[in-house]
Amino acid sequence: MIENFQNLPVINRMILNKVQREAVEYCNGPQLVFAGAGTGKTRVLTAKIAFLIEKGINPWQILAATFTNKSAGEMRQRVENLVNVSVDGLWIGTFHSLCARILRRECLNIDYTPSFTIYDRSDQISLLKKVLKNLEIDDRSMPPKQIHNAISKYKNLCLLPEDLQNSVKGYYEQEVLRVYKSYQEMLHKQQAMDFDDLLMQTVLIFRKNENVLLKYRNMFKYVLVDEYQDTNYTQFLFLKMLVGNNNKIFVVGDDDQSIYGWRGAQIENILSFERQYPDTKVFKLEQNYRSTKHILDFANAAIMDNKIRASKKLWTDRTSGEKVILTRYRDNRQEAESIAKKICSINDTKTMLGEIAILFRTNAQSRSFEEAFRKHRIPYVLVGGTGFYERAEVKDCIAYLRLIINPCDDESFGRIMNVPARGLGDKARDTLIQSSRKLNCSMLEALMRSDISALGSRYQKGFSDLKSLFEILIEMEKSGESPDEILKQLLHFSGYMDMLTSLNTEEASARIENINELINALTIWSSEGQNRKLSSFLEEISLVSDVDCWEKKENSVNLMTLHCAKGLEFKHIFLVGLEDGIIPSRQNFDDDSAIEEERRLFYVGLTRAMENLECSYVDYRWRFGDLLPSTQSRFLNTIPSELYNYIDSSIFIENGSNGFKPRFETETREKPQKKRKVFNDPGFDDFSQDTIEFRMGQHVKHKTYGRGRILSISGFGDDMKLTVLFNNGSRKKLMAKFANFESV
DNA sequence: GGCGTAAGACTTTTT
DNA sequence: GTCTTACGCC
Repeated sequence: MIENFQNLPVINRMILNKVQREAVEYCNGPQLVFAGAGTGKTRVLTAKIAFLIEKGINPWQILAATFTNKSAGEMRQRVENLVNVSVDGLWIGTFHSLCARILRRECLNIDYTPSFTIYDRSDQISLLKKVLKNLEIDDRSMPPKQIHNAISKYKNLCLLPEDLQNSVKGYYEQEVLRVYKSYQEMLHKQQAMDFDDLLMQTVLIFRKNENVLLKYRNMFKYVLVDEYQDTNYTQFLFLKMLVGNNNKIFVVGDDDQSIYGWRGAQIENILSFERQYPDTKVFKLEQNYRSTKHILDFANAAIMDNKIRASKKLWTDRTSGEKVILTRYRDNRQEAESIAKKICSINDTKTMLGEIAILFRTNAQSRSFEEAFRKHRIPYVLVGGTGFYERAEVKDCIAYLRLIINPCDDESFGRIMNVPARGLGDKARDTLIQSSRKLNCSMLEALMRSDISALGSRYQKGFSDLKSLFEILIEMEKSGESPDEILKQLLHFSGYMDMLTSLNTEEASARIENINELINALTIWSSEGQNRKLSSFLEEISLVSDVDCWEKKENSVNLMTLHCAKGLEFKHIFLVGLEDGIIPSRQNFDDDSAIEEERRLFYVGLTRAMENLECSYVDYRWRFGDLLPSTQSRFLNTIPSELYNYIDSSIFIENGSNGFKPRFETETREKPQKKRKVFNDPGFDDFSQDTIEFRMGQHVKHKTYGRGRILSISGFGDDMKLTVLFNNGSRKKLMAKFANFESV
């Protein structure tokens, strides 16, 4: 029986409704699938790929663009389970990783080495600062971040400096253009590409060299795109060129969930798809399998006010479920505190913590929830924030590794030249830059080629140490040494580890921990397949997104921004901070289309919920240390009041009688007893051991600094840091795990 | 040239 | 309230 089932065609093995099935089976031309939230979009996409493979198309003849690496990996797995053949060859990934893959093979066409470096945002900003300095432009009148935005916009429209020459008007734009031009030259000189280049340069190669384009156009028998509403113009061009007249294109998307306009995405791409690809067949998935009727009615009402949208309405045959709740709180601390308490009681009954998510507009909003959860000992996972690969010590290691692969990367060289300290400061740097200009090469190359004694007697030791370090490292890489071994050796020979160990501070220990974590990651990565090269590792980590790093834990509440939540679903959603100025963001007040995007963001948040949806806003919000008044979001005004239950919790005052305790009141010891019974997950036990001892305002005694009081707590688990005000007047930041307080 | 302190900016969202 | 940058002192 089971064997028979396995032999059935994919289309019969998957549970698909009528429209889904039609969309999978249709193969006569371009297809646009409007897939509303929770309508089984991933299922259709997966089935389609499996269906194509089953029809005889080789996995390597299929290109599928997804929004995150994580969903690409999951989809690959699901397809493999369906088709019983290896799908290793399948081209599935984000636009950025797919383009990087093409570029590694084809970039000689645009005078780039295949080992080019990919610059992340912080690399880009630091390069821009350098450009501004070179051009003697004041970075206060032209903030690097702003210029970065402008350049990114141009690249998302596939516009090079020379394309703009005749069209830019004002002084500011002229200056931006000057920076763009120089920035682009610097990137090329360093054999580096930024995120946007990955897309744009691929298109430029396709334009420049028809043979290359035809190679890929002929190779890919089918092109599939997920989240099509979030593609930008350059991605549109990429697809259009790749598909040509073959018309084998299948896109899935939902205009109501287009939330990346600020990043260059054009909602017009999906709305005008039928014009771009004549004879397109449109499929509309409108049956929602995710949410209860009450949630769906609320979400439908919320999005209705948008003008720019394709007509459609989600429906469900699920039960009504519980009504949506809208709660008003006094301030964001009370909001977090109350939600923490609610979560404790939800957890008592049936819902696991992992099925709960707190969604907010800005990263900064996570803080009050982290504090409340810590206080109530609720384990949580924060998605996003400062990522592992953005930490200074990790970036230092990455800079060394990048240089081994790409010696032209002056950005990375500048970062590590004097880390650890080798007595090579600004003067030494200038000397080396001059030498590199003379030799017309990069800084590292200049160092390797120069006679050290010519670089100034004062820096002789520093330069020669650095030179021999790289001689060793480059030799190791050439001889095929494993990436993790190279990293270990570089940490040893450079003296980086010694630098940290000799510091002997709590912070240094934490940094060593992070570096060990990086070594682990690299070791695991190397062992996962054959011929795993350092360069591939570097590429992978520069293209990971926040959600890629997120692992759903069964017993941890999820905290994330609305943008991160796209594509995910949770039983219980708390959508918080629904205030004018937050959702919609104050910075979008004067732009109607941006307001519509904010409303879509709101809609994305609402439609993540499967069973329970609780929205909330506050009367006062703490910003920059001040308590500022807030009002409810304009998006709530047009939703009929019968669609939700309104609860006003703002009247509660923080005192014992209402259940809201003052923040600094000394806690009694009875609490953990009760909670432990609820949270018996081993993951939580780890968590509670680390946090149980510390509270804000707690009095502590340190063996060197004496008595003091904890001012604030940040991070948790092994990363927890305590800011302590000691009675001798000094203020110290300590790693909780090393603080080693004595009993008071 | 390195290290510490103080003033300033900062919070929209991210591949 | 926190992180980054600039400047001044050793």
